[in-house]
Amino acid sequence: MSYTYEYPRPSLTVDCVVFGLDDDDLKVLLIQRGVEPFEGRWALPGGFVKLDESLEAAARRELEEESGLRPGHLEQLFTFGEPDRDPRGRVITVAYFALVKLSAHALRAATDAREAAWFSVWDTPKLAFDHADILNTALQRLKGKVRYQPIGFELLPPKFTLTQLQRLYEVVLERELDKRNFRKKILAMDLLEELDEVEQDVSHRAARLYRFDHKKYRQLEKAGFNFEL
Amino acid sequence: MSYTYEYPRPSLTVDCVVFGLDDDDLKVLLIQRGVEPFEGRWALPGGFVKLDESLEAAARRELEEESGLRPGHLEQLFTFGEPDRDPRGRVITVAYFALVKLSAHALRAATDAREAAWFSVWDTPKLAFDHADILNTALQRLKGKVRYQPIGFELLPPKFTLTQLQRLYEVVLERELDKRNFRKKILAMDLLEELDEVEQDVSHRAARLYRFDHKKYRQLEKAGFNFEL
DNA sequence: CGGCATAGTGTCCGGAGCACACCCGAGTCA
DNA sequence: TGACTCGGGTGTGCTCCGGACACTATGCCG
Repeated sequence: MSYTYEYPRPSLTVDCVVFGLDDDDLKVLLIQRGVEPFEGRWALPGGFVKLDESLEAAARRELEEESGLRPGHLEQLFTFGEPDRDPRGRVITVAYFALVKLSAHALRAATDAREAAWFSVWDTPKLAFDHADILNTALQRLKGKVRYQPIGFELLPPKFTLTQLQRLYEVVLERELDKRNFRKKILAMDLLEELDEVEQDVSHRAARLYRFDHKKYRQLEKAGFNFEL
Repeated sequence: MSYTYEYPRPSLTVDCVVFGLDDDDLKVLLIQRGVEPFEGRWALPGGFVKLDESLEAAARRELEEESGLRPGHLEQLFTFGEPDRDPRGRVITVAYFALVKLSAHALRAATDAREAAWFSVWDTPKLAFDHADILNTALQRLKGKVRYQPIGFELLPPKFTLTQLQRLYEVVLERELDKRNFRKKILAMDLLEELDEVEQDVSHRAARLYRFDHKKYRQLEKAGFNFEL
């Protein structure tokens, strides 16, 4: 089967920058390429868009196929389309930006036997194509967005301690925060549900667990409330 | 000439949302379509991307061709790619967001005789394709961005009064601002050069003119300064 | 020269942000 | 069993910023 057009057309792909949080380290999901070009190199998960699926659906599908992950947050990041970004010809890629709860998902082996793995975002191998640019753009977006939208919670398990939450912000923003001020501020927003549970299996005083109240956030948001760390 | 591929490919276009400021009204540039589909309807300026030009170059080229405008600010907005957004088939469009100094540019007749005109963003005719969505997205972006990046100046003439600047923010943000607080804040940033000139041809006390100091802004920006209205 | 239209200017108050240090509770180990 | 260790958890005071607020100045016009 082949397809013929009057004018030349580019290929269209989606690529996903998937972030996960592992204790004090921010991770990104990479896939080892099994085919040329850049065979053997690590790259962002992604692939070609089918002509009858939306861009976002394509991103979800590719991510599921290559890693088994279903992100808690997914949004369009940026479209990269420099003429020479792919040696095979003109390939436009719509990059997506995703957050997953690393704790909840084991990586499934990719269907096509390529390897998927988590890397620290501060220490990735050399990436295929312009994926380093894409990763960088995604990091900037995460840094900017985490402060005025409560998307950070998508990186944590459903029940978390305030210290975990603070660490998350410290890792993403790359700076230390004052414990008391952080707690004061985040609790004042009244978006966290205080649970009657504490951490388990720690060799010191156990911390109280909290849960993010999505419903309340949506209500407040409608009423004009602005999340801001 | 025709082009044949092993897999089907989408068409790729760029569309530009160009904003201009006309006194107290925010305007958007629209083009009347001369061909099907949506012949006669108003639409955003845009067109097909050539395979050897970057996306941004395509946006600039189309804008120049269809209106003669060269925007002072141009950035990628979002990529729209729903499968059914164009009746001709799968067409992905990368939308750009541009600001021009309305005062400085006369609209040139479009090369292909279609008409170009400015419309109030609050009162546009029914638009072709999903261009209403795109316009909406651009408006949100403008609203959000104008507060933490000094891009608003691209809408004003090079020399402007503080009242003009304030009006700009009021129009974009859709709320009134306090004159004294506004002046205090904007002048405290030390980004405006106070000129030894005043408005001309006004039938009341003439206001002093200012100029935005791009060089100083870049310096401060490097030093970690954050513009914030 | 009086009227009008816009320019231009300073103070006060309350709330938010930030810096800062000590006791608590649970487990561990000698 | 008691002392130690390790993070958990808490309140105050100061400063600075943001927001409310109203009058005088200047230039044109009739």
